[in-house]
Amino acid sequence: MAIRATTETKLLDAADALFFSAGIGATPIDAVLEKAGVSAATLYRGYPSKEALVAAALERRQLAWLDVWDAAIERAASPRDRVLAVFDALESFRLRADGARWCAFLGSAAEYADPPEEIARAVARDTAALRDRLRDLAEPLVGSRAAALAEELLLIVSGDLAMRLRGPDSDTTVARAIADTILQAHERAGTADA
Amino acid sequence: MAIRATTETKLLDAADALFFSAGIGATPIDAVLEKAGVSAATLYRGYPSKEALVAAALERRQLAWLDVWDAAIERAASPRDRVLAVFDALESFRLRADGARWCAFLGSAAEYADPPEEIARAVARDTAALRDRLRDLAEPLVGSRAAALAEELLLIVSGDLAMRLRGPDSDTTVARAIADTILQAHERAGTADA
DNA sequence: CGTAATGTGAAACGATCGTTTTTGTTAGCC
DNA sequence: GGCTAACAAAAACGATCGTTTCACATTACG
Repeated sequence: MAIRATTETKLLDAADALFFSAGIGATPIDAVLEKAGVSAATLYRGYPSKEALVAAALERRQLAWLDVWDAAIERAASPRDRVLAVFDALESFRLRADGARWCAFLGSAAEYADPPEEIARAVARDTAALRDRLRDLAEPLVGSRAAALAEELLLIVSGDLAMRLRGPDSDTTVARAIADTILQAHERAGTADA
Repeated sequence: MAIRATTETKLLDAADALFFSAGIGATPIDAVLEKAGVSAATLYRGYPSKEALVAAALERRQLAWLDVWDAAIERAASPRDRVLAVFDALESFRLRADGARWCAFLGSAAEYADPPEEIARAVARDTAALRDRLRDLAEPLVGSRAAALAEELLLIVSGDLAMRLRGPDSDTTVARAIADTILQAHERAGTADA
């Protein structure tokens, strides 16, 4: 009454590649099935609906994203570079060449006027993870201003992702420049407090 | 062989309200027709397809947006406030309570994997208008750094819009704070050049 | 080895959608 | 006031999509 791990992987691979590059609504379930080499009967034994498959693909994608982010953080030398590592992770995650156009989570939120519970939770978890980790990374650097700085960085990250919709020629240099400037400002203001 | 101005207005009003709040793909053409009180035959005498109606609604919406932005610029006293007037315009435009969830142009770009020509052009025009006007407004303030500043402001504006997908409780205060900081930085750097 | 779970393949379902067509009615205009 | 362009109402079209079903093949495993 369940599904095999290997076929689940094939399904999630195909779902990830198609849903988050061509779009969820623009991708028929048959396209996922064909790319995965899985029959429809098997898919619907493992997942109750297309939306459930989307939610599962989102959850797996967030784990992958957090792994990439963790690796970028470990590569950073200073507390300051650990905050800025989010942009290294953005670039690494994009260069996996999986064809995703901008952001799977923001894209899912954009496609559903009021999303099914499972998808809404996945998007909310992505936002919460971004916010919380940015705050934790900012805390050693700017202390009590960490929450405010994290909120600004979250907007910058979202802006970098949204800019990918405006043209293909975009990297993280602009976002990095903004983040660098506001980091300096918060550092100055932080030491002025003491 | 054409369409009456009053019925075109009714169509565009309905299209704007439905496409940019519920989403284009999620809005059947019948919903637009019902809300507009217009028959299908009339719509397809004026527009060759649904996508053409979307493009027309986008074009009209950009004119409205530029008007709101112009008004906000005129309300500003200093060159600096004229740059920051984008965020006043963003808030004014949102408070028209037309139900738009985030951004009609980014939303349209997100819904189509490769958009029909007319829609792609409308989105590109929105981006170009934002970039060019921000640069023109920044020029009196930071001179040769105007293009770089405009690119950063464009990302911040896009980030503010994208943040509306992450939760309903968002205004322009965070975006304003970031913009204020990077404005100070560019102003300092600008005077240091001379 | 045999059996039960898991898989394929293909067909069919009901529903929805964009678009066209037809017939008749309304509203603008000289 | 009458002619004509614009419109409503409704039905029908072909296509597409998510999902289910059924008959049969395959894989894992005690």
